[in-house]
Amino acid sequence: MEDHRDSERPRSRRLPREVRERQILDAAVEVFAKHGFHNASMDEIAETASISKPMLYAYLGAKDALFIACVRREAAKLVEAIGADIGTGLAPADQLWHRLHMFFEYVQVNKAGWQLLHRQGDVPGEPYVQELSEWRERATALIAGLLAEATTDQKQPMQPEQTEPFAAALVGAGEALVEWWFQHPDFTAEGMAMRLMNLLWLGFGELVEGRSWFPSAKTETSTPS
Amino acid sequence: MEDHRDSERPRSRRLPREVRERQILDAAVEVFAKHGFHNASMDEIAETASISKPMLYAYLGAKDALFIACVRREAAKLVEAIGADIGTGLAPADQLWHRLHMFFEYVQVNKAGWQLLHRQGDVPGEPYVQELSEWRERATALIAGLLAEATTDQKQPMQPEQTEPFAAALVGAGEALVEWWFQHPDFTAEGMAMRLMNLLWLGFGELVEGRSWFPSAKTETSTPS
DNA sequence: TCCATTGCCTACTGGGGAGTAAGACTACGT
DNA sequence: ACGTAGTCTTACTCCCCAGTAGGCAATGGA
Repeated sequence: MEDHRDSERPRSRRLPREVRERQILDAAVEVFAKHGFHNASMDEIAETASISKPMLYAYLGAKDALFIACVRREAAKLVEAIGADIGTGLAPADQLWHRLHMFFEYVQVNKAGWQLLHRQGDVPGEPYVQELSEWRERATALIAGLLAEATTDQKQPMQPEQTEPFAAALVGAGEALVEWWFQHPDFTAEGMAMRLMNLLWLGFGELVEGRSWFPSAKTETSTPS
Repeated sequence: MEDHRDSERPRSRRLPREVRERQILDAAVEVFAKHGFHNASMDEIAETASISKPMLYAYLGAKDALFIACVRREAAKLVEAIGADIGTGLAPADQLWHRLHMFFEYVQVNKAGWQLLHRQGDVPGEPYVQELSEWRERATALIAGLLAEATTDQKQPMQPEQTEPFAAALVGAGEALVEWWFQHPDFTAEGMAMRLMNLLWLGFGELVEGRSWFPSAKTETSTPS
């Protein structure tokens, strides 16, 4: 039997299924992140994964299924990163700080995965929107929990109607800050987390202590006509 | 819908170009908002506008161009709403409050237009992303200006490196809040504006006065094991 | 050595939807 | 009446790309 090894295999051939699947997912995440779901073509994903198209379908199924698989994997990584079990007994503020820090570090290390989760259109009717909104909900719930916990000692613990929108806003602010960060990369993850922490926690602290902003009396807010 | 009452108009026919163009834009905004750019079909837009496809192309051009025209129109409305000239001499805080209020009212009244501007994927390489990011930049700049103005009296006026990310975060928080609002419609625009104002302005006020949050010393941010 | 299993490929089909050709209908001026 | 300018339509073409049919090749057990 001639071992015709002219050179190293130009294309890694005949790998066990498990390895291939990881390769494919890596390639898919990359391509989906670069072009978005719609503009990403299965051909390009196949080529990036150094594999032929039928393999794609044999292993991960149709485009929707493949995308969902990507989202699940990346979302799991993200949620694990920001939801990891930290040493018990940390004050909510410190926990939030820690998790924000983890978040920005995750994004920095895993840029493609982040863009996959963030830059898709939120159009209802798509098969994958459910999957996409899930991580956001989980993150929001996590933060809402922290906010509620932070006020359990107070006379008036915050109700979900208070913490939920606050948490949602915080998540949105975080996403927007990441986008800004991409255009100003000269900051550390810690610095970004610090920014977000300052923007929100200070106001939160004030709120908890009963202070709140209100419009000055004369500039009326009623319908201006 | 097919009220064939054999009376005058089975279908509004032969309208002057100007009127048709508005009809088409209205239909396009609706359809793009509902399905997103990619899943919206020119056929559906044509049908919604009660017109045939070639008219679409004759009047507004290709799909990209049509979408951009929609974005321009809706973005102009939005920017005009939040950037409108208010009575002079208002304090920055009151201005911000006013504009946030206008913003939430705009979204409430003009839901389709808002979704058009917000729910598309931000994938680089698309012909329309430039157009889409523009309104965000304008809004951010507007707010950044307010923040800067609010601190001109202070010993240390805030620099763009401070105000910009803050403004970007605020815009992101606003977008996220709107999304939350859509799922909890039992709040007024004023209430939502109030929420956002409280979340951010209080923290901002604290920051300006030199207070800032910092992690408690001992709980280190290194590996938590 | 030969078969079976499983990884893997080239080369196709089919459909959806963007964009168009070519002509019909209406209104108005002369 | 008759042209002509501008509105409007039916009925296509064509391309891109998701998804597939059917066959080749390597490994491993007998």
